[in-house]
Amino acid sequence: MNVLERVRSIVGAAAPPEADRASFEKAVRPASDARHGDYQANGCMALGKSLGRPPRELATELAGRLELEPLAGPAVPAGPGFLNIRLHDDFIAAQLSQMLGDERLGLEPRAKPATVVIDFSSPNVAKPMHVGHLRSTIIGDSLARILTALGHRVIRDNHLGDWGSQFGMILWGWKTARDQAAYDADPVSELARLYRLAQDRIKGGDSAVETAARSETAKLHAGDPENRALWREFMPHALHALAAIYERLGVKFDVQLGESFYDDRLAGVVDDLTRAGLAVESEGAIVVFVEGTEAPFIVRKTDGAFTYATTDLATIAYRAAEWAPDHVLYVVDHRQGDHFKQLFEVARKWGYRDVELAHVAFGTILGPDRRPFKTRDGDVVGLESLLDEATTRARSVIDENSPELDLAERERIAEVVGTGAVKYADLSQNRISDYVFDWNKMMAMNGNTATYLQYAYARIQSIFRKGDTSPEPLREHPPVIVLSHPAERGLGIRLLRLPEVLELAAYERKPNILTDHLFELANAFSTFFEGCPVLKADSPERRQSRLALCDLTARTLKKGLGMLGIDVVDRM
RNA sequence: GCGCCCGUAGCUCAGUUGGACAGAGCAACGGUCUUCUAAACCGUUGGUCGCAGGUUCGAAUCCUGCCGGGCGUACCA
Repeated sequence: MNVLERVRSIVGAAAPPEADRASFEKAVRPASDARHGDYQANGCMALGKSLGRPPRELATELAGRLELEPLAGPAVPAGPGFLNIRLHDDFIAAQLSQMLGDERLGLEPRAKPATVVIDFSSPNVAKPMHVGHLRSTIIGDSLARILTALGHRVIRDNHLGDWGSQFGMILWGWKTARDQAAYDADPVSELARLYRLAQDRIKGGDSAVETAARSETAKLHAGDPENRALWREFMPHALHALAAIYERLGVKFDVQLGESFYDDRLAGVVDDLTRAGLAVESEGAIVVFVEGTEAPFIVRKTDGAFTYATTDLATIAYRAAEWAPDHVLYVVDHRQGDHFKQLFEVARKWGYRDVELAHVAFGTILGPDRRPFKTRDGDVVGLESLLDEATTRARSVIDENSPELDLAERERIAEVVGTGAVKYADLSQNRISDYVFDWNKMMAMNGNTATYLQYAYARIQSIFRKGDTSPEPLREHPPVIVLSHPAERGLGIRLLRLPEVLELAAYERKPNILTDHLFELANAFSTFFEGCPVLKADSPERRQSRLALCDLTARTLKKGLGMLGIDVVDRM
C-alpha cells in the first residue's frame, strides 16, 4: 500500500469545498520532523490565505472531519495551521505483516501503465566507452528499472552513434595509417587508435585530414560500396566490445537502433518539414528557426548531409509509430539542452503533441581538480579501467577485513562492491549538478555509500545463518509484528515508505531520491541492530517479529539496490 | 552579447506545488565490542543558505538587480 497516497485521499475527501483538491492533497507530505508525527497536512495555510480565514481555524475544523481510522488517530492542529498525523503502531505492524507475504513489498499493480521510451547510454561506437558515458548509462538504467518496478511499460533504446563523422575519421585512418597486424589481433583497439589519430590531427589544425574524413563520411552516407563494406566489417567488433561492458555493468536494452537505422528516413523528414513550411533554406542549409534560440536547427547541411537533428526527428517519428509512447526520456548531459529544446519544439510543430519529450539532463563528472575527469596523462578515463580500479580497491578492503573467505568469493564480492560503489556514487547525487569523482568518498565503508547498504544486507544474512533459520516460514505465516522499541518503529515505518518514494523518484526522474531512502533505511536498521537483539530477544514472539523486520529490510535493500543496478552479497 | 545550470557547515553534497529551530556523510573531538559482522552504533562541535532588495502570515526554495563559477551559442554529436 502507498500510505502517503492513502492519507492524501482521506485528507482530500475531507477538504473544504473551496480548496483545490489536487493541491490540497499534494500538501500532505511526510513529516519534516519525526517529533511531529509521521505525516503532515499543510494545505490549510495556503487555503486560509485565499479564503481570508485564519489557517489555524481551518485546520481545527478539518481535524474534526478527518476520519483516519484505522490508519491513524486524530490529526492534531499545530503551529500556524499544520495538521500532524501519527500512524497507529497496530496499523504499521499489520502492514508489515502483509508485506512479508508480498513479493512486491507493497508496490501495487498499476491501473493505467504508461509507455515510456528511455533513450540512454548512446555511445559513439568508434571509440571505447569512457567515464563520460557512465552517467547516462547508469541513470538511464536505473530510471528504467524504477519505472518497470512501478508497473510501467518501458522500452530501453540505445541510440548508438554509429553513423556520424567519427566513422569518417576511422575510414580515413584505415585507408592511410592502419596497422593490419594490430587490427587482426585486436580490431577495437586499432580502430580506436586510428580514431584518436584522426582526431588529434584535426584538433592540431590539419585541415587536409578534416576534409578527407568529411569526404569519407559523405561517401559512406552516399552508399559508396567500399565504405559501406568497411562499416559492415567494423560494426560487429565495436558492438561486441560494447556488449562486454554492458554485461559487466548489468545493463540491458530492448532495442539498439543507432543513427544508421534512420539513414533512409532522413530525406523524407526534411521534405516533410519543408512542405509544412517549417524548414527553410538559409545560408545554403535547410534549417528550422526556433523562437528563443539564436542558432537555427539545421536539418540539412550546405553539403547536403543530414545532421543529428534530422536523425533525432526521424527517431521521434519512428518511436511514435512503433510504440505510441506517453513519454520519451533522453538521458543526455546538460550541455545538449539547447538542442533538445529545439528538437522538442520542432517535433511539436511537426505534429507530435501527445507525447511528452523530456530531456533528463545531468552534469559533468569532474576530477579532484574540478576539471573534467581525466587520467594523469590527460586522456579520458576508460570505463573498464575505472571499474577495474574500483574492484581492486574493494578487494584490498575485503582481504584485510575478511581473510577467512576463500579467494573466489572475495573476488566476486570485490566486483559487486566495487561496481556498486561507482554506480551508487553517481546515482546518489542530484543528477543536475556536476559531481566530483572521489575514490575515497565512494569506497568509504560508512556514510551514504553502496558499501554501507550492502553491509547492512550482509549483516542480516548473517543473523539468519547464525540463528540457523530461514525467512521462508516467516513469509508463509507472518508473525505478529511488535513495535515496542523506538528503533523497531523507526525501521518499520521506513519499510512502509518504499512505494511512495519510488513514485516520487519516478516523477522527478531522480534516482538519488531512492538512494536517500535506502540510506535512511540502512541507518534505521543499524540503529535497530544495535539496540534490539534478534536471536537473543527476550521472548519467542519478539524474536519472530524481529526476524521478520530483518527479512523485510533485507528484501527492501536488495530490491531497492536492484533498481539502481547494484547487487548484494551474503557476506562481506 | 544572448541562453541554460549552479553558488547551502572546513570538504563533498541532500533539501519533494514556499512551511515548523536548514539536514547528511566526511573531517575534528568524546564515548561503545566476554552477546546476532566495529565495513557498525551513540554523542559533541560546526552554517549571515553568494550579496542586496522585493512578494508572503511564512523564502535555501518565487521575482528583480548585482557578484562569482560551469556549459552552450550555424552546418561535430
